[in-house]
Amino acid sequence: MPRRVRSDGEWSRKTIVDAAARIATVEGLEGLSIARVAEATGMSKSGVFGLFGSKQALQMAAIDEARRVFVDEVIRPALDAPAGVQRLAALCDGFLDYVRERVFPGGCFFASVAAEMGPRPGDLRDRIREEQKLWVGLLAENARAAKKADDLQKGVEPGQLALELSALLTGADIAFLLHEDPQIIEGVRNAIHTRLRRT
Amino acid sequence: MPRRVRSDGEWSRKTIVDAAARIATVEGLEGLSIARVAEATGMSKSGVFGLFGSKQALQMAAIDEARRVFVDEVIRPALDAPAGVQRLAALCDGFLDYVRERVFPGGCFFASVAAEMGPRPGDLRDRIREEQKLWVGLLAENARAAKKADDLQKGVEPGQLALELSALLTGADIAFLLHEDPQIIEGVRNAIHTRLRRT
DNA sequence: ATAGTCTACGCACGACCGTGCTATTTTGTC
DNA sequence: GACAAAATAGCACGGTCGTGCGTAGACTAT
Repeated sequence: MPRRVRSDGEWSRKTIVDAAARIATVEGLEGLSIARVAEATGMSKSGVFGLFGSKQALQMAAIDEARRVFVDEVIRPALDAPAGVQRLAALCDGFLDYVRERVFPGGCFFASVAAEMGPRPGDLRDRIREEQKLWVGLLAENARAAKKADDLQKGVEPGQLALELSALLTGADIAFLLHEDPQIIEGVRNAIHTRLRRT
Repeated sequence: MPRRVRSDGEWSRKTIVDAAARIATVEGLEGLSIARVAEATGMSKSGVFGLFGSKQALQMAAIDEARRVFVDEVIRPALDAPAGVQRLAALCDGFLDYVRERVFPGGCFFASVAAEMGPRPGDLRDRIREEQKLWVGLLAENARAAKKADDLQKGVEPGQLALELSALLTGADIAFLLHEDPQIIEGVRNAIHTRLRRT
């Protein structure tokens, strides 16, 4: 029984998942309702449900999509910069731009759902946790490269720096969304650049 | 079943609001349901509803209670330290302890709801916004005092420092809840202390 | 003692939710 | 062109939600 996937279905899936990721940053991953997604895509509730089989599957698919967007918008562009401090700066700048430009209406998808799912055990939280680990790992990796190249202030531990940057970025995202003030983004950008200067 | 009547309205209100604040840090301010609060307090749904009149009034009351707790647990103890760097450090340490000790099961109430309500306009967001302004203002005020006493590294702008600290603390809260790793708290504590040293 | 307010409950309504079940149409494969 | 499977819609179910309504006990003021 070849379980083949049809192209029209594939297009619908993409449309749905795109809307779902956007909605989730505003309504939350839990508040993401199938009816809401159906309305946003012009499909029927059953249509949306049938393509994913369960709400959790849709939520997981939304995370997949958000990850794709994050890689496209933040990570991939930063790979143009050489590993180390410069890439570190490019990653942080890319993140702040991606929040500021409202790639998702509710700011960073992962900051949003991390805050929501943090205290709620389950598969969704585990998934977000892994994604976050990859992100901090990427920062730490470049912090290590920067240290090896002696591009950091002395006494700065790479893992510590990665944690610090990640916390600053998450905090910037949340404060920016609450106050709708771009100066918050620019203030944190400034703080990060200062932190990444050697002197 | 004995119908407990007129036990004391004020006591009931307090019990309800206390439960509501705790629940909101886990389920979210929107996910906070009257039924859930009723179950947690052993009251009937109508009992809870009647005491507050609307869901939003209950949510506002939960914010009031959270503020009370925050002042008690974080701000008041820090007032023992002299204004300036020391109080700044005491405020940050107090915050990190309050998160780590799980005064609320879902970490910092205001970080939680700021992340949730950030992209959702309305009275609740406005309220959270004001509370957050007071907190950052308190940090800024002490940063100014610290600068005046020449207790900061030169070139550090008080407002900028306050924003930075606030972002770090929020980020620490969220990361800690997601990973359940106290080292995250201690790492950020360390970063903050380093930032507050003059040399 | 009586009236009136506050507390607390049971009940029911309409809205929305996730999810099955059953058609009908569309598509890709032989 | 036949046929199976996928895609999508319609509908109904049980559940939860916020909220009104009616009621009854308990405290307060007269």
